Amino acid sequence: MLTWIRKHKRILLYGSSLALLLFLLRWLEFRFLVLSHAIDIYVGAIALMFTALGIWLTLKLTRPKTHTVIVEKEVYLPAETSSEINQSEIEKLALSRRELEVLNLMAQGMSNKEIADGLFVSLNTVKTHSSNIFEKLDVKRRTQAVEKSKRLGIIV
Amino acid sequence: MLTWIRKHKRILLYGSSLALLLFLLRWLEFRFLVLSHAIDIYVGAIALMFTALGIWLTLKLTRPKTHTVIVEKEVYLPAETSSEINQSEIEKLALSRRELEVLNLMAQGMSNKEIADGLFVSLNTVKTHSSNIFEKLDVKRRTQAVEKSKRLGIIV
DNA sequence: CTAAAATTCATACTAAAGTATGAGTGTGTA
DNA sequence: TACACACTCATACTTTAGTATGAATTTTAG
Repeated sequence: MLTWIRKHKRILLYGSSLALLLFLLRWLEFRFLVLSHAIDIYVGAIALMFTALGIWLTLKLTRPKTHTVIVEKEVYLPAETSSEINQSEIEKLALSRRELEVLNLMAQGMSNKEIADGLFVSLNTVKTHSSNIFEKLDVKRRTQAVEKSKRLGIIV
Repeated sequence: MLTWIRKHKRILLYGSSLALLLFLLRWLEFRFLVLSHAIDIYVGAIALMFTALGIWLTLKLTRPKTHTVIVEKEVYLPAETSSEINQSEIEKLALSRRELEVLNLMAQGMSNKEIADGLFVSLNTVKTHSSNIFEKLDVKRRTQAVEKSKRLGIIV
């Protein structure tokens, strides 16, 4: 019994506080309403109590703002695949030679214009290759393409 | 005394708002009390208003409670590459905490819009951070930023 | 407390990236 | 030889990225 009380003392405390509050309200109502012009005090008390109630409610009931921390769990790739280029993955994705060239230059951080100049083709050609690469890799942007292809070991 | 006032000017502001509210209440009091037996409604309104006030005050004046959620994300690493983050390099480049966050999300291949949504800030803010990152890293594009920061060991 | 740094955001641009579609040209192979 | 396939390129368009500038707040550090 004593342990139960100790265990739930917080609940008991809140419960009895609420009861006390209600009792106080009742008392105040009778006490002040018999006096003329005491309504202000009564209302003031009400205001105070319910302000406190609002504060208490908010503190108790607001959900804590969740802060997501991404912990990076290191997963080491098998030693053979780490440094080598994954040829089978390239074939699986059906990436052509030219597309791989463009992909590698992309990974160096080059713009489409720079890639075009480097490969002596037009900007439009590079854009076409890029679009085909993104479709084959199932990504939306060049940054994703670089990230994914590095992860898959397609490029160094 | 003066310093106290300056220090708690916000509280004083809220205090005067409260005074204004009380004045309003006084007005309401006369409005309602001309009607007979309207006291209950009046008191109810008071209770509601001040509960709301309490909630508002608490939300305004307390720091948001944070609840940290740890999410594990698998990071594939080449076996031989050192997985440590080069802290001294970060300091040398004077990259702020937020800029590092943006940089990391960039490296995941996320668009500015996605980063903005992820960090609960506007697109313009992400663009500002991006520009600052590029300037500090002395690069022109996000792909270069990712490549260089990975090479320098700033990000994983 | 105060100054500096960091964070946020807006507006108004320009530049680059990406999409969709169609088409011409070689090239290796069935 | 025919034909799929890779490579090339154009036009026209939409979307995203990036720059420049100014400013309001908030945090941080001395």
